[in-house]
Amino acid sequence: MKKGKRISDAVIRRLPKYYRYLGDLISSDINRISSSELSKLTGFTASQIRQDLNNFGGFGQQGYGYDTKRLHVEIGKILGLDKKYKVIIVGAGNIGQAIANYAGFYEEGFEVLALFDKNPKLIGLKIRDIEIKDVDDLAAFIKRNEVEFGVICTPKETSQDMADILTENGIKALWNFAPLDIKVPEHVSIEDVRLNESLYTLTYYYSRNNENTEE
Amino acid sequence: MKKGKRISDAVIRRLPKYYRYLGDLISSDINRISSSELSKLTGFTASQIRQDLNNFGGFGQQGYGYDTKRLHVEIGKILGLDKKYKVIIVGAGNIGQAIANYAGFYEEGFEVLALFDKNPKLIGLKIRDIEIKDVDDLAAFIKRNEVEFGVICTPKETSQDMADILTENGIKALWNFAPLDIKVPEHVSIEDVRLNESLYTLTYYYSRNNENTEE
DNA sequence: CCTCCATTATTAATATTTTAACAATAATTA
DNA sequence: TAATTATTGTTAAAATATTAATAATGGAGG
Repeated sequence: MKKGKRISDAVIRRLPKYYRYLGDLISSDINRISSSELSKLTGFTASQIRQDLNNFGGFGQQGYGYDTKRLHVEIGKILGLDKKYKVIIVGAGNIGQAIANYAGFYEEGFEVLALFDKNPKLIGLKIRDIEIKDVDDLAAFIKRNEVEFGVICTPKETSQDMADILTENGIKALWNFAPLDIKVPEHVSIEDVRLNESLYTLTYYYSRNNENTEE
Repeated sequence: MKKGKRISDAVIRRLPKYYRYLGDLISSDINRISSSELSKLTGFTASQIRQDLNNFGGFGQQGYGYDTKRLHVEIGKILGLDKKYKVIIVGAGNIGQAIANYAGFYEEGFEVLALFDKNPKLIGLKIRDIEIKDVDDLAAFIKRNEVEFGVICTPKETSQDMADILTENGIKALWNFAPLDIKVPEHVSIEDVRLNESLYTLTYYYSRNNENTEE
């Protein structure tokens, strides 16, 4: 990466889309793409794509374009997808189970070591060979296994407490599905999946599009 | 809303957070809040909050602040949450079931009429009294029930086809969980939930925070 | 091996978004 | 009821992000 320059969050959030389309292109045995072709696929402007990629150094070649395989690898590195992650999921309800079941998760190097729940009916069950354990064993398990990634799928009320246990025991990244703003120490990264906010955005646009046509 | 002025997507995506905190405040019997107090809660600046709200007309009062109940109602209206929506979910896998099970969905006026799947093992089962139906009956069901909202929880490969069936039969809003860019007619609203992109954003920030401290 | 072409990398211009400043005004207090 | 205070609504300034323009350069073709 070019030294010193801060990369904006907007740029980072476009990278996964490039990464996905590059994967698709590679699967189709296409090994070269220009920014304008990638623009057609992604919907971002060619100019923006070139600028985004240039934040991290020149991956393209003038007069030629970008090598899909190389660019895929490079963006993967930028996003940290060249590493393996040990993950635990807290809350083995629907969302927690869905995440545990999601195959793509494993393919990209995320290894779910365990799910945790407080419901005795769930404890002991297995999802895809992953055991649901008692939430009381959470702290010890994280320490023993040096887990670095946690997924919060608990109800709103208990999520902050769960997050505290996770971060106090060394977890450095939280993927939060609970609808609240979790407070974490400065060195911990957190990313929220806000399903409600996404849904309400949809209802807004839907309502606006259909303002005059409703019964 | 003030006439003519276009509201940016960024503004819209902040509204649900205001809405959530206002709900919390009302639950705590707090019926008045200033933009600076709301700033502390949400993390947005007071100035931004005032500007956001002013896009839709002045809901506050100088020297006083905002009435939490009124503002909650008004934002709800803007987001279209004052209406009921008939919803179907296509794909009754983990995510589809998780959405169907999510109680908050019903509280805000979303009524899930049915789930659809092509897996004979799932067809006929019920999630929360909602039947999983054969995907072959999709088109007829949408027309008969005048469904307006569709949730796509199918695998990447079939999602575009499912979306086509939905929009051809009158569905005007799609909430898409499949990791691809679905093409829809212009009058149809679509909102994507991109779990992969969210996760990769997290790995990016995590990696950057821990660049120098890894084994 | 030279020329031309395509396409990037980079700089400049534009547009958008955010933040700050302040004037207007309702509520509170004396 | 007048003065004071708090806080909005609104305008202006600053910061950021996007788009456009162009100079640089490697590759393909003759």
